[in-house]
Amino acid sequence: MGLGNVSERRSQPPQIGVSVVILALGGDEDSTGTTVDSSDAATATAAVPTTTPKPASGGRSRLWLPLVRRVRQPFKGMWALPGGGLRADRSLEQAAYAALESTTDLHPRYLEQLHTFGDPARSHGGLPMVSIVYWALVGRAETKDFADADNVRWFPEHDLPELAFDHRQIIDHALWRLRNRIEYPEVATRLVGDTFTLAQLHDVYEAIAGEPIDLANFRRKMLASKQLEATGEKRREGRHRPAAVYRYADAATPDGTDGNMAVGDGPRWPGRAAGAVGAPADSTDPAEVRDPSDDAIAALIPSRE
Amino acid sequence: MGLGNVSERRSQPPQIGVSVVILALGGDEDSTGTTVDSSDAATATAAVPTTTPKPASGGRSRLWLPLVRRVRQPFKGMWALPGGGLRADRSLEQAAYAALESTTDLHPRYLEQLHTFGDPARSHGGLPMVSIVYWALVGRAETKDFADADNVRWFPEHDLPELAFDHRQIIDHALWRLRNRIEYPEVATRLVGDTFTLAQLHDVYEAIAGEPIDLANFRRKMLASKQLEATGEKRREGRHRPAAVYRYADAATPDGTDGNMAVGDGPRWPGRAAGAVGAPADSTDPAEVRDPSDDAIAALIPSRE
DNA sequence: TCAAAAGTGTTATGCTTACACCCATGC
DNA sequence: GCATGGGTGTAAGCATAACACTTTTGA
Repeated sequence: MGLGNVSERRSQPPQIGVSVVILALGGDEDSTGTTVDSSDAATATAAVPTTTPKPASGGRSRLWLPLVRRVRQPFKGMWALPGGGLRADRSLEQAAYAALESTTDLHPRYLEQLHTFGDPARSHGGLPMVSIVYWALVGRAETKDFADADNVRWFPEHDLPELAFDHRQIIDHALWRLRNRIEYPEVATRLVGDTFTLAQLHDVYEAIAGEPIDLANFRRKMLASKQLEATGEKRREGRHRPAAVYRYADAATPDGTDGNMAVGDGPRWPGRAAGAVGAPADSTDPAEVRDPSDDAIAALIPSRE
Repeated sequence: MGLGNVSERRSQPPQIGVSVVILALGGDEDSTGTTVDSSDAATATAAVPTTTPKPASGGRSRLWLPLVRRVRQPFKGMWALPGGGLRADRSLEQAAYAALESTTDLHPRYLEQLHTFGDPARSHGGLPMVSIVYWALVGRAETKDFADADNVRWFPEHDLPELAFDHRQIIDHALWRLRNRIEYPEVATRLVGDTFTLAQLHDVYEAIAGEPIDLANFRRKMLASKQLEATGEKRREGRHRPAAVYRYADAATPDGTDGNMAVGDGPRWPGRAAGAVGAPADSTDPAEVRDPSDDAIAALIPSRE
């Protein structure tokens, strides 16, 4: 990086990059077979799950995320979040999508901006760097394709290796955001799939919450919310009684636009994000707040509803 | 700006800017006649909510925010959010703070990153532009200093002029965020001041919620939350019975750091933000979630507390 | 003594929790 | 029939919403 000394570097405009925290549901053990082959355990703290067979009641799902190994300094050889540069003629979301695609081949089902990091200290002697971080969700089935990629590996959320830069904090941030967003159908759907049994959805919620959730109450609450819609089908998960299959009732937002940020299966750019000029196409968008039960102040407002 | 044609511009790296949505509590009176009457409001220099000496505990507080008039194309002459460029050797937060200072002289008491906007469409033919937007809170008293600034004017949140770029959406986004963050002491405190009567705090909550809140229940709920601490003082707001004065019980977060993002009265840079390398110094930081009652999924988790 | 705001009591209602129970199915 | 998970019932406890009520002050 022959860019001269520090003061010269400091005078440079910051570089802009986009990184993505990709999250998927996976088994607690080796379940999907896909997840992390222990073969290449050379570097990191045993990324192999297997540690815990499973907690108690049902909670066998875990969150997993793919990391890429850095091939250049700084932090060469360490694991890092997938990312890439920002092209001037692309939206941030497109850049996030592209960065993600180029590293993993996976198409996210959900994509939301998380935060922008830009402290000078992040650069570690390199160029000043601003990172716009997104988080993405992919379905568990999709995690399959990656068993062999050599410099991409999936890690369970609770057992990450040491990470380059400040990526560890970024991941923590993303997980926290996920836990506070799960109530939105857009989010949960992207983890379970378009249709699901209540037990499956329950499993997702437990995996994200990291705590057991009473199934009976969960069921009632979900159904009462009117967010679910029975498909009529039945699905046999185990070898016993089949369960009813649901989907989320179409998440049309009050203003008529549809469920916003959700990204389809292919590489397409949702209309709304690009529609209004630089509109805050973010799930923190006012339009998305359909159930303000998550808002403490709401509790103080009398005639709500 | 002599930068060649469109395709040349497109190949340029995007410029990075930081903008700030500044919010303060003010009176409801169309005080100062400031209230942007849509008739030629553009030039009327009247300004500032005149600080509305005291809506007392009347509960007619409103949110106000300062805008600056653009002096160059595009959108020359229109109102826009205060903002500025990003220097490579400054943190994003510092840049936000500086941008704010240079335009308004006000020191925010609270500063949080909101979102980063970067769609190519935002540039309106200019250079590609990435804007990192912060929102800030200032106390109502401080709004005084600005009566005469010619190209800075305060507008009530419910009566904004037409804005440059996508700034209107950005403001909406900020207001939404505020309404979802008010439950955090850090936020409310910055609007009321360090000490306050319950009526004053109630007033703030009502202003932000935009709806009436039963005072009796509000009082009980607040006191029950253990977040408040009586100072022992009494304060006479009107000409009648004085009310007890409270402050927020010290908001030390579990990890020992203090209330994070809150910015002091002077231009100082809080330790934590700069401390860890690029730590997500954002109030969406996990550490800040002390009352997860705002989380719908939390309701499903049994043994909480 | 009176108005106005501070502050307290009380009740109906609805939601959450915890857990017992019944139902449907494959073996 | 029986084990297993799907699915329902229900009572205790808690929090809220609404509003009536008492207390304290300055004028």
